Amino acid sequence: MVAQPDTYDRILLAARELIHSRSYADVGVAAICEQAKVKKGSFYHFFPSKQELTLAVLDTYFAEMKSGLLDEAFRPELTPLARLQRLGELTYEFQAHIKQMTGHIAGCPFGNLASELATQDETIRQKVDAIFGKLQTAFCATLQEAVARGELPPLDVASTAKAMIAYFEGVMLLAKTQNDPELLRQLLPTMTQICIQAQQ
Amino acid sequence: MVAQPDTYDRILLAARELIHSRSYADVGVAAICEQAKVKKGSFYHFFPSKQELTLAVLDTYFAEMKSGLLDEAFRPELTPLARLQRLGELTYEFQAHIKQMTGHIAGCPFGNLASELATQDETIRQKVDAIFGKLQTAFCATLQEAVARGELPPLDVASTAKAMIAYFEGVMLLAKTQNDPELLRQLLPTMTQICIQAQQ
DNA sequence: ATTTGACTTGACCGACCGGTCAACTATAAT
DNA sequence: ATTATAGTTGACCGGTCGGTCAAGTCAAAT
Repeated sequence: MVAQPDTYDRILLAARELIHSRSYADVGVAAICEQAKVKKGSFYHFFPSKQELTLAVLDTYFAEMKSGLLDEAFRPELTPLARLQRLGELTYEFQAHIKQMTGHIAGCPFGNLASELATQDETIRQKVDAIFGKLQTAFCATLQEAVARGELPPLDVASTAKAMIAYFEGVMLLAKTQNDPELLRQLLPTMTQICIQAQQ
Repeated sequence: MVAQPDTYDRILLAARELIHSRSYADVGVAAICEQAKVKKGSFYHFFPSKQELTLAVLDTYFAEMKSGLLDEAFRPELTPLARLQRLGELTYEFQAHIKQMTGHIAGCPFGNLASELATQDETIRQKVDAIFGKLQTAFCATLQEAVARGELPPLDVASTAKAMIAYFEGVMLLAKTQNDPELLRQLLPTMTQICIQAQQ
């Protein structure tokens, strides 16, 4: 049998798609193997457990989202606030595309896993927490620049970044609950209006 | 054997606590029965399925939250904006209490279920959607009053209510991800700052 | 030509899942 | 006293879960 060099990647991709569109608990190792066209024994050759696979999915999914979505939205020729608006538009397009394919809005893959597993799996909770931390760092830099350019008044950049991410996640959850991507178009632009004033 | 008149309620309460603090998939019927001190056969005498039980949990949990949290926060002697602030404080106290008992922030029981099941169980998705709709109605009334009193400028009350609920849900999710109730204290007060202007 | 080691295969494991069922008990109506 | 009914009990079902393993198949190194 030819050793398929991309077995590892096929498993990772199948797991990402299935877990994102369904849930961690609803997607079994057998289903992932089936979609990846891999036998269960091969799966456990590459990943010691379903949990370790999920951690790898989180890492690679965020890495690709960062180099895809985030770097595309946060292009330096856009003004800082325009970057945040662009992020909202790309998010709408992404979720609308998923709905077109699957019939359902999948929501944020990181928020979904945090919501499902944060109280049960401390390792995964910390991983998602770290991902939100990186996102906050990116938001912070953009907000800092917006303040420096006078696009925004002086504000508590770190807290405002947290608040914007919270709002973003909440809008995603509501859109998923209503299964309506238009909610993203309606609500995401308001994200840039949120700000928390600097202390004195 | 004495027919215990509260068997139904014990099942409902056990399911509420377990599902809220863990997840739908992680809590089996057996675990619910054990906590409720009920045998599985009795369980299925009262509920035809785990799904139907969950729908009942959603209904009763929201009903009690409305008569507890919501009516307590939305007392008419408070100004409209003060009511929203009070809701944030009560939410903090509730989640901090849960963390003290279980070691983990549980997040919003409705948002959790939506996140986990919206793409898999259309009935539950619609139920949570309806609950968010009722919440929106309550927010709308309060915002309407705030505008009438001049506490807020004229705004798109329905959209603003949606945005506030989204923000609220997002903050809950972030607090769960960080397992830190203080995030609620830090971010929830900003909820009342969100507003979406009325069209022209 | 042989050995090595990464990779694959399919059968298998015990545990648990949601759900069923016949038998049983207790209460209340007749 | 008999019957009807609501509730309880524990054994049981097929299916699926995450995970294991011995055996086999290659390509590359020796």
